[in-house]
Formats: sequence, C-alpha cells, structure tokens
Amino acid sequence: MSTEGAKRQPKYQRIADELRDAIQSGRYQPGDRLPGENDLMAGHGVARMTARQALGVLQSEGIAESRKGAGVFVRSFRPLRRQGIKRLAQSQWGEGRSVWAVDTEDRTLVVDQVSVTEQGAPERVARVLGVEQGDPVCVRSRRFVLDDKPVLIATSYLLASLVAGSAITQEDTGPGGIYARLAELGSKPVHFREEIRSRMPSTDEAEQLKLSTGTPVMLICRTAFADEGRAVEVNEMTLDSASYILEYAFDA
Amino acid sequence: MSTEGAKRQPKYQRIADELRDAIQSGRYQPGDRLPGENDLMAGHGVARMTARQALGVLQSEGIAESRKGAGVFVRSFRPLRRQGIKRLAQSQWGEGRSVWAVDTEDRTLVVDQVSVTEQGAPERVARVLGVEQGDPVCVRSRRFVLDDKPVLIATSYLLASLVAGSAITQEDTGPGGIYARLAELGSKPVHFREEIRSRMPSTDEAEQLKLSTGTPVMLICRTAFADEGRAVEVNEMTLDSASYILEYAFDA
DNA sequence: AAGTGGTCTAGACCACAGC
DNA sequence: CTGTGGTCTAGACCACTTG
Repeated sequence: MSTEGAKRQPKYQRIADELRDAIQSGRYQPGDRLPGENDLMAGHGVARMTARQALGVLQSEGIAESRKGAGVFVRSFRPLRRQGIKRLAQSQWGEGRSVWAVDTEDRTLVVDQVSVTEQGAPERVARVLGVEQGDPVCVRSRRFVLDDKPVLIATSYLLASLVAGSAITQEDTGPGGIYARLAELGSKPVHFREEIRSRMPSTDEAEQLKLSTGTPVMLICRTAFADEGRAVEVNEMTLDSASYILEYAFDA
Repeated sequence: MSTEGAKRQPKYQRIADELRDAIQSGRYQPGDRLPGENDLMAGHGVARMTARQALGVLQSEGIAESRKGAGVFVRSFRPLRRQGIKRLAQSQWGEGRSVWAVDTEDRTLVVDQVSVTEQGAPERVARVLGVEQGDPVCVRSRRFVLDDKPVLIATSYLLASLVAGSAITQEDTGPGGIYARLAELGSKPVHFREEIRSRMPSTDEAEQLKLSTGTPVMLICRTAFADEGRAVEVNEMTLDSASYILEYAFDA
C-alpha cells in the first residue's frame, strides 16, 4: 500500500472526497463535466458499481448532477431572494403591485398550472382556520416557473363562505391579488405567521419542481390574520431550496 | 405479467413505492423495522443490490434510516419551534433571560463545544461587517445538544475592536448574553436580518450534527444592526432540519 | 455509431447488533 | 452465533445524448 496510514474509509468515499476537493478548489467549475464511470474505473482500478457509488455521493450532496447519456456535471446555483416581511408590507399590495415582482431581478417568472376549486378542508388547515374538517374551502393552486425552471408550488386555502362571489374564486384575482380582495370583503390581513421547514422532496414534488437529486425543498406555511386574530388564509408553499434564499428583517 | 399496464418504472422504485405507501398508511409506525434486504429479495424475487436500492430510496427521502447490524427503521420526528422574531424581542434579553429558554419545551438543551477565538475575518463576513478581509474579529462557536441529539451549530463574528475587554470574549457572556453586553458597550442591537437557505450537509456537518442520511440542513445567517444601520454581529447557524420549525410572525 | 449513465444479476467478504 | 446492513467485484442489457 503506497499511501500508508489513513486508509480506513471505503474506496468510494476516497474517490468522492478527491472529486469534491477538486470541485471546491475550483479545478472543476460549475457546469463542467466530471470524470465518468469509465474514467474512474480506469483511473482508480475499481469496479463499475464502486465508481458509480462515488459519483452518487456527490449527487446526493447536491454538488453534482447526472444527465443521462451525457455525463455527471458540477451544479451551479443562482438563488432568488425572497423578502418575507417586506413583500407583505401593505404598500406592496395596497396599490395593485404584484407581490412577486420584487424578487425576480430581470429574469422571467411565469405562473403556471393555476387551478381554483372548492374542496373539503384538510384537518390541519381546518384547525388553523377555525372550522371543522371537511367544511368547504376555496383552494387556489399555482406553480411559478423561472426561466423554464419551476421554483415554487403554492396552495392557498380560504373559507368558501368568506370569498364566495369575489374575484378570489376566479383565476385572475385582479390588481393587488387575494389580499386586496380580502380587504374589500372586510377581512384585511393585518398580521402574518410564516412557518418554515425543510426536508427531502416526495417523488411528486421532485417531478413538479424538476429537482435534481440531492436537492431538498423548503416548506413555508403562511397564515394571514385579519382583525381579532381571525385566520383568513392558509398558504402552503413548496420551494426548490436551490432557487431560494429567504430573508426576514425586523426590529428588536 | 399479471399486472398489465403501468410497468414502466424500475423494480426498485416499485418496491420503494410499496414500502412508502405502507408507511404513510400507518402499517409501519415511526420506529418500526421495515422488511430487510433478505426479506425483499425473497418476497419480490430480486437481487440483493436491487432490494438495497429500494431501501436506499426511502433513506435518501429521509423517511427511513438504517442501523448497521440491526435493520432499516421508520424515522420519527419531533421538531422544535424556533420563534425568530419573538426570541429577539428586547424583553427577552433585556432582563437577563437566555434566548434559548423559550423553545425547549421541557426537553434538556445542553450547550457544547464552546470556543472563543480571535481570527481574521472571512471575506463574506468582512463585507457585511464593513471591514477588510482579514481584519481581527472575535469568533464565538458553540453547539446545542437536545436530549443527546446535536441540533444546532452556531458561529458568531464580532468586531474585535468593539468587544475587546468585555465579557463577550469570555466563554460565559453573563446574563442576557452577547446582546446585553453589546448594549452596555453602546452598540445595542435594534434591527436584525435573518437569511435562510437549505441544502444537503457536508460530511463534516453530518458528523457534527449526527445526521442520518436524507436529512438536509437549514442555514440561518443573522446580522444584528445597531443604530445607523451599523452591523455589529454576524451569526451563522447550521440546523438539523429534522429538529426545527422556524417561525416568523409580523404585522402587515 | 459510440459513449454515457440507469438498471439488474449473482456472487463475495466484512463489521456490527442482538440473542 | 446468526442475521443484519456496508462494501466490492465482474459481468449484462437498456435508453439516452452527442458527434
């Protein structure tokens, strides 16, 4: 054994480490192709499955991604900044601005797969809205696509009895969006709570967001409150974690 | 083929799907042992590596975790709630309360691996603090362990010239922590910004937080500002995503 | 057409957990 | 000790991308 000493880690880990170092030191740039399975087999004298396992490590770390028939490549990132408090300031939606305009920075954001239906409230939503499970709610779903890459899926739940007949039940909610309409209905949102979690995506989520392996999702559950602490909307969002930085700024 | 029609997915996916359904329908509860590699080989008539791949899917989704020599088990979760704005309200630290006391909910939280050193500022920190890269900063690191499970690693950076001689350079910062001391030094934090990202952990992070495979980390970078928008602290935190729900509540 | 990654098989030896 | 998952080999066929 030429390299005496530290040799207690498996071969595939040593290969993965070597590639990771090469990436972090800049020898491979974002978008570059890494040595393929055949290269690693030849270069390290190892079986196919072992070379494959090494590349699998980098993919599950989110550092590299494979493209069928082409190779394994170093991933590149260019996240959006989502300003959680500023975006919901009244000046944003009070005058008919789209809340989404603020963080796109000259890239094109398309809204996709819009659907508006009336359904029975799921248990967790019913609890927050203060109704019974199965009570009718208006469910608004939509997907946001940035430069052909889906980055966010959002589903809003609102009390059907509250929004019946308003533009909220239409695909186009009009200037200022849902919150401007709620204000007109006498349920102006004055307080918000956002809860954030992160986990690996389900198969469905990975498909809808076109996520490459090793990419977690961030989940934001926002509740909008009108006066008296009355919850008027629950919005569940699923974000591609590689596409977003969330920002919250506030005073002590 | 008995089940005609939809048979275009690989065997390992079908096996994984079947197990996932069984978990989500409650047939396997958190903590339960799943069928092992041998069971799947026998039950589905597949090779070892295929059964293994199926179990690997569930692990990389964070749904299951393997224990060497024992089996593969359904994971269980019990996250903390971290109230991002409330925790930094002045009433919390103004009277000597530990900011961490608010969210432990009767479980025991231990602070671990405390270190206080003086180093040259890394580039990204220097930029935020408004100094030159390499300028001396006080670096405070610590790890938080909840019921024997590490959940958070935090590293604070403060201008060395600002905090020299204060308790901030000691392991024990005294009642009210860093922010109370900064206030005494005439740099009371009045504004905060928190930036949140998520990604898969590095090997180091996975070790320090004892993460099981398929668990992302959440990164919080908090900047504390004194009067005139002067940045006085940068705090980089790495959280086990399975242990935390972040919460931000604010008015429109 | 050649090369790539994706799936799959049928073996092997090892370290570790639990009985 | 027996069974478990972790590593590793040496083949195979396939679908896809690219030149």
